[in-house]
Parts: sequence; C-alpha cells; structure tokens
Amino acid sequence: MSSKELSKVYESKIIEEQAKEIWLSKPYFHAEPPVVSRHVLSEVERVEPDSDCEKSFMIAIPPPNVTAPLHLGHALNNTLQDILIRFRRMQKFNTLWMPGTDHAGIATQTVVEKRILAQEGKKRTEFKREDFVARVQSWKDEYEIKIIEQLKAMGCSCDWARTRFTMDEVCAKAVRSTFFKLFEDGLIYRGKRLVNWDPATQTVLADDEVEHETVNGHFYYMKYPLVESVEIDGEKIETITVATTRPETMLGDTAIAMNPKDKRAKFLVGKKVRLPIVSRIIPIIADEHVVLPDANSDDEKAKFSTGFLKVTPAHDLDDYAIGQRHDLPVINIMAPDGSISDKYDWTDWEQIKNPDVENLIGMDRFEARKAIIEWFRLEKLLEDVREYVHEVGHSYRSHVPIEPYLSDQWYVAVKKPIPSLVARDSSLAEKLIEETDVPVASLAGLAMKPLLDGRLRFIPARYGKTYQTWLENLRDWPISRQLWWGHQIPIWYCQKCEKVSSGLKDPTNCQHCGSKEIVRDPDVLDTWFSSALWPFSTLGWPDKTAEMKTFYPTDVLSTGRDIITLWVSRMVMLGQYCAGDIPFSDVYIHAMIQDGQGRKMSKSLGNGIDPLVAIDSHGADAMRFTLASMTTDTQDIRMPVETIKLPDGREVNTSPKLDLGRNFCNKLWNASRFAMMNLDGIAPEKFDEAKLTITDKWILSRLTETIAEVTKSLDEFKFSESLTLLYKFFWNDLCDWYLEWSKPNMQNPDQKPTTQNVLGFTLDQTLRLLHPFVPFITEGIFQALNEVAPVRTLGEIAKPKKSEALVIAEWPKQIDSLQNKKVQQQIETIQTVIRAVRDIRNQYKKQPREKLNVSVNVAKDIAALLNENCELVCQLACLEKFTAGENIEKPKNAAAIIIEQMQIYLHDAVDVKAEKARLEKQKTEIQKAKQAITAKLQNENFVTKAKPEIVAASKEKLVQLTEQLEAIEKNLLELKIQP
RNA sequence: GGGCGAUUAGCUCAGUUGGCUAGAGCGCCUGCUUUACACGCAGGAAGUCACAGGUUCGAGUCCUGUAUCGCCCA
Repeated sequence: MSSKELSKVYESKIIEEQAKEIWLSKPYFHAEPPVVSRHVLSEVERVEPDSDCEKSFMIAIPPPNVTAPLHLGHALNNTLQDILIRFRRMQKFNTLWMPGTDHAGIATQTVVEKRILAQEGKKRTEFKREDFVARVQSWKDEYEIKIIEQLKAMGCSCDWARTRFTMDEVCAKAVRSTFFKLFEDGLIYRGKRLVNWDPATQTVLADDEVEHETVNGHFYYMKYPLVESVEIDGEKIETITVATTRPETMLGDTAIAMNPKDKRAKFLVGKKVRLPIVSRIIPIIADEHVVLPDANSDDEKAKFSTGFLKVTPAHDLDDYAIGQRHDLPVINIMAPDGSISDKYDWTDWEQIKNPDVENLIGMDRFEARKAIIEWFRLEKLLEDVREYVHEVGHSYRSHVPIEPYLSDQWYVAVKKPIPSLVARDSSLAEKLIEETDVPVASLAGLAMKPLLDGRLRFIPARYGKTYQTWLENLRDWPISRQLWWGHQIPIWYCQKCEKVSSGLKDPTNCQHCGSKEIVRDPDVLDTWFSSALWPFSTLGWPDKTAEMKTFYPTDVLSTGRDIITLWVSRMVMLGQYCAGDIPFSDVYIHAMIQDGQGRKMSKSLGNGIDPLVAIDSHGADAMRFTLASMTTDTQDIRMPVETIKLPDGREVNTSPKLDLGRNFCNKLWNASRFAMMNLDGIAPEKFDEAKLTITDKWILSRLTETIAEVTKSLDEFKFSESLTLLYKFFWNDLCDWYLEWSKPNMQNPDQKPTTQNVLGFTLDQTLRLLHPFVPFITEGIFQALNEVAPVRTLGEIAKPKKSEALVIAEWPKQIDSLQNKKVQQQIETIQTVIRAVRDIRNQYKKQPREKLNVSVNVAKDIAALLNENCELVCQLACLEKFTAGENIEKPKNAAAIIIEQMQIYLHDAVDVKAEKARLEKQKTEIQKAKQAITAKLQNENFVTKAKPEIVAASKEKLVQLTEQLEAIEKNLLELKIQP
C-alpha cells in the first residue's frame, strides 16, 4: 500500500511481508522490566512503573520439540497465545511472550538415530558419545531455525531476542540448581525397581510416557509338572496349568502362586513344580493377589484364570510385588534390547543351562514366545490357547510394547515432606491434604494446594479434575534416561568408597573420601525435568533477575490436555519448589484438531495439514481466523481434510474450512478499500455531532456494544465467540448495511464530513478489535489508513490515541454515550421492511433493479419512523415510491406480506395462486404458534408460577399473532373475491 | 474397570442462570456484470435437538438410564 489506496486485490503474501517488516523494524515485541539498572542483577532497584505499563502479562510458549516442524496443532495453540498476547499488549500491559524450543531427549535422539541408520547404515553405538551428540545438535540447529520461522510466518509476536532452548546455558544452570536443591533436600534417590523399559530406544520411561493400546492377544495355557504328584479329592494330579499372555517370561519364573481361598490350595501350597525347559524347581506359594477362576464371571481375569499364577518377579510389576512379599529370587532373562539373554542377572544360569534353553538365547522376545509355545506343543504341555483382547503398554515414542525391566534409576520423591519446608514450619511435617495421602509439604502437595485454593485455574474447569486425580495417585518420578541427548545427570560415583557426589559445579574429587577416581553417571535427565522449569528458567532463575521480579508468576499457560500430567503438573511442582510460587495462574486447555472423520492428524495416516501449506494457499490470517473461530470449549475440533494437487505436481492436504478465514480477509480488505476511497479529505474538525444520522448513531451504538462484548469474551478465553461477535458486526452490520447507507451521504457535501469521521473512526476501531486475530491484514490496512486519514476521532466524543503501528495501538474502549438501544430498534424495524420487500420482489421475480412502489399499513409511530427514513428504505429495497400509514388500504393487484405488526404491499404484482399459497402457508405457521401460546396461557399453573414478565410477553405475543392472523385472513378473503 | 467429553440442518459448529415459531458458516436452490468485494450481493429450501424415562407451568438446556463415537487414567 504504497500510496493512498489499497491495491485492488488482496494478496496475503505481500501483506504478510510488509507487516513483518514493520514489526521487526522496532522492538515492538520486546518487553523489559521497569528497572533503572539492568546490569545489577542481585539487587535490582525498581522504579515506579509508569502508568502505561503498570501491569505485566506473560506467557511462556510451550517450547516445541526440535524433533520435527510444527503441525496444525501448534498453529492452533500459538495462534491462541498470540491472540491473548496481542490483546494484552494493546491493553498496555507490559507484555512478554517468551519463545523457545525443547530438546525433547528421547524423541530427537530416536529421529536422528533412525536417519543416520537409514542414510549411513551406522548405529549410534558406533559413534563416540560426543560425536553423536554433535550430530543431534546440528539437527537441533536446523529445526530450531525452521520452527522459529514457522512461528514468525504464523504471525506470533514473541520476544525473539529472548529465545531460549532447554539445553542452552541459562536453562542448564536452572536444571543444575534444581537438581542440586532436590539432592540436598534428600528428594533425589537411586533405586532398583521394575521400570517401564522401551527395548527399542533402550531407555526407561515414566508411567505417563506409556500409552495403553488395545491388543488382540492370546492366553496360553501351559502345563507345569509337579515334582511329586498330589491327590485331590481322590484325583491324582501330575501337572498344574498356568495361564499367561506372555509365555516367554516363563524362563524367569521363580514360583507358582495360588489364592489361599482356592480349595486346592491346602493340597498344593508348599509343593514344588519342575519348570519346563529350564528344569528349575520352584515352589507353590499362597498369595491373596491371585484371581480365583470363575468361568461365568464378568471379570475377564477370573474368566481366563486357572487359579495358578506363574510368578516372574523380574518381568512383571505384580509378580515383582509378590516376589517381594515371599522373598523370591529375581531372575532376569532379557537383555536391554528385549532379546533372551543369559548375560543380565540370570542368576542360576550355570545350574539350568541345557540345549533347549541355549537355543532360545539371542531370540527376540516375540520370537522366543513362538519358540516356547512350539516347545510346549511338542511336549504336549500346551493345554489351550484362547483369544484375549487386552490393554498393553506401549512406548509413546517407539510404539513398541513396554517391557517391565529391573534396573537402577534415579527418582524424585514426590510424596515425601520436604525437609527445608518442614524446617521452616514444623507443623507441616505430618499434615496431609484433606482426604488424600499427599503431604502438604511434599512436591505433589505443593502442586495440589494452589488448585484447591483457587489460585490455579483450569479453563475449561473440568480439566482441574484430571490434574488433581493424577497428583493424588502419583508415584515417585523416575528421572534418569539411558540416552545421550539431554542434560547429563550431575552425579559422580566414587570408584573407591562407592559413594556419590553432586554439586552446582562439577566435582574433581569424591566429596566423601577425596579420591580423584570419580566417574560421572552416563545417563541424562528426563526431558520433562528441564521443561518443568521453563516458566522461570527462561527468566534467569536461580538468579534474582529483574525479569523474575517483573514477570513471575506468568499469567497463562496454553496447552493440550495430553500433557496436563506430563508437564503442567511438574511445572507447578517445581515452580512452587524452586521459585516459591505457581508458574502461572490460568491453564488454558485448547481443543485437539482432528480430521473430518474424527481421527487424530498423524504422519502415518497422512491426514495432517501443514501450516505452511495453509499459509501459502490461504494466508496466515485466514488460517488464524479459521482456527480461532473453531475454538469453542469442546475438546475436539474437526477439520475436514482435502488433498489437492499443486501446479508443481506435489499433493498436499488442505481444508475447505480455511475458506472461511480467507473469505473474511478478502471482505475486510475490500470494505476497507471502499471506505478509504471515501475518506479522502477527511477533516476531523468538521465532525458535527448534530449531523449524525440515524444510521451513524446506529453503527456507533453497535460498535461500542461490540467493543464491550469482544473484550469480555476475550477476557474469558472465548475465542470463537469473540470472532462471531466481530464477524456479525463487521460483515452483517458494517458492510451489509452501514456502508451501503453511507453511499448517498458521501455524495452530500453537507453530510459528508460527519459521515467520513464516523466511517474513519469505525474502521479504525474495527481494525483494532480484529488485530489479535488477523494481525497481518489489519496492520497493512491500518498503515494505509494512517496515510489517508491520520486522525480518526469523533470530535469530543471519542479520541483514540494515534499509533504508528497497529501492533501497539490502544485497545478500543467502550463509550457509553454512544450506546443507543432506541436507534438500534428503529434500524431493526427499517431492516425488517427492506427484507420483506426484497423477499416478495424475489418471489415475484421482479428484476433487482426494477423500481417498485410499496406501501405499508402499520401503527402510527412506526409509520412515522418509516416515513422519516423513507430514503433508507427506498435505497436498499430499490423503490420508486414508499409510503407508510395508519389506515393504508391494500391497492388492487398488490401482493401482501404480513410481518410483525406490519402489512406490506408491493404494488402491481399479481399472481393470485402464488399469493394464496404463500399466505396459506404463513397462516398455518401462525395458527400453530398461536395454538401453542394459547394453551400456555390457559394453563393456570403457567400464569401463576412463571415469572410475570414471561407471562406478559406471552400475552403480548398472543395479541400480535392474533392481529397477524386476522390480517392474513383478510388478505386471503380479498384474493377469493378477486378473479 | 474408573473418569471426562461428544451426539442439534447434507457438512462443521453456536445455543448464557430452563422461557421466541431452535441459529451461523459452508454446501444446495433461485436471481444478479447494483463502479468495495463473484473469496461477492439479494432471496429461499432444509432440523422428531441420538434414544427412553423423570423433574418442571415450561426441557436442546437440569436429573437418571441406554446406545454410538472419542479421549484420559488403571
């Protein structure tokens, strides 16, 4: 928009480039704490904040994983955040949107590993650790740039100068400090536990990184021979049958358990079984945990149970617990990659090894399953195989079934009272959060309390329950991961005294015996450990920075419901623990985008939409508009996906839904263009309040109403509602009616100056209201408007501050004096008449341009209103002549339409048949409505119990319907008389 | 197994604390080169509000149950 006019066609790409240039020309997105000296970090002197930035507003972006480019879900989440950020910035909050990316340990390492294997045929283990990490690092560098470019393309107004990465120095310092603080508090400990092991990526996973998938599996019924036969009720028993879904683990069985209530228990408990293949002699024990068999039970487990449970402590969580209770040996028969192996704590290998077992060594766990079943079949020990549908845990990264695996891991104790807190207030030592076993002073307690106090709020509120239930049932958090990519655990093992050392700085000697022979733990920390610190690590914690003082706690976190447990809860835990306060007060949980069939968008289904493709085809504003307009508080939004072929032959996915946004932008562009064509020579001093027409008053009233409503709904995170309000105002009021009505005024020298000011002001305010949603196009138009009409005020009534750029313009304020309900009602009446005329015109197939005559029979006051505004009606209904009056007779050859309390006659339109049909139809409708309301009013209960105003309204309605019905009947009668 | 959500026009969705003859956008039908916009304008057709009970003067809205779909947790 070089000169004073907007280009004839709206082109998103040009507008986006221009807006980006403007936004980057000055630090509009940058926020600074209000301080005198920023260099003194320890004791910051605060100056009194100036009135323009009294309050701060901050959002920390959920840092996207550097694993892959952003998808449409990111586009949605970041659009919503940008809307909030731009809204608050315009409201003159000191607004900071902190950007950055996440190293995403397991995900990124896996992706890079796969790529190197595919392209170079090399495994990770063929690299030196630092060389491999360097390869991941360069992947990260590449994707970090891509991601930030994508965010910029979407219009995100982040403070780019502050961009962080979860493994950069600033974040690493926070990670180290947090770890050490937890370590000092005794909340970090090492334990040998059965963990969720991912054999593909070969690392441990936390409970919530395990996804449960429904699997069509089998129950295998395998006979184990008793060492000595047993007689039960005269029957001689040689074998017992166990049922299992995982036969391969039998190699590690160390007992058979049965429920003590089982009638056979008294004969069998204490006896021994010879484990097939391995010939290990194992005991039969009694344990309450074993499910009693019941073929008719609704409980799946009872239905499939034989009453005998093979106990494999090293490969099953429940079995591990039984093993602990009965002091059973734990025999691990697998390697970390899930293959059968004698190299990892197969403690009795030497005693039991035989050719049959040796055959199995090296087999993958599923291969081994087949081989073992085959062995049982050949030995006639396989009693049965039954189909069984069950849930199996899978890795959320590699998607292979999880293997319960015994290993040493570092844990964070989440339900242990924190010594440093208890030291400050000893009453906290034993205090529990009501109706839970969660100590108030524990990490879980710290996370739970703010929700219960109402300081932490979920939007929609129902997600608070998810958060709370998870915390109540929380187990200790395993934080070590057997990966190379991540924050290496700051723990050193002494080779001499075997004790561990840790610290804020890397130790050179053992902190216990002083030995120099210390070795650092090779594992890295769970990615969520560093993500949990994000809202304050990015602000420079643990240093007492001015940023921490100004912006912490932050205001909103916007994210998907899938990571409420993984991430949100841990941020609150560690925010409270490290920074001494909640990390944010509002957690906005946005919907998940699905395709037209309600499926998740995913690479494997090929049903995803690339935001860059959407931006390319429809424009960033269009994409944002569409996404925001679909954001209600439901948990899913469906976006029908359509595959199109690009000119270059590529096939890409897009969605017809995006047209909604594009159409809107096009309309906005053209309406603004039209407005500006009429704003030439605008003179603010020529605004004359006395010359405001009814339509001016109406649009200003609607504007101020819209300002109030939009502000309120944005305050409440109602994105779709805000846009609906804006759409209605802009399209249905401003474009459809006001712009049309303004046309004659613009030709009238007396009226023009005032109309110009009203139009300039209205457009200005509309652009401001729309800016958070569609920032590029509104900025572009605003810049042009600044040239065409630099001052856009309404005399003394409204003087919004000028701004060089819309991004920092002031958010509109509602102006009560402009609110005019009476005028709004009058315009509605005028619109009703115009619509009615257009309707009959259409039915009578009159040409749109054909000038017609219309008269209206209506009560005196309305007749006066219509006559006064005869020109408004004539213009938009395309009439030659229009008269309204109290006792207007229906002319001959006129069509009649009865609406509200008006009888509108279109002269010279004769089609008796059509007219009859139309009136008969309306008669039926009105009769139906009248009957319903009559019945209501005859009901004694309604009249006495309903609110008086409802009853009064109903009575009035009845009067109106009766009048309408009479009018219709009268017209029908006339039609009958007519030939 | 426990929890949460959804079910309203062909499609995607609104529908406030119960109170109109249940709305919007897209699609469909009819007409329109009205000098801002055909990515548009004017008009129209289209719904047993998943089903069955209940509460109430009154239920798309509240309660109970059923069905289907989806998500989370175990």
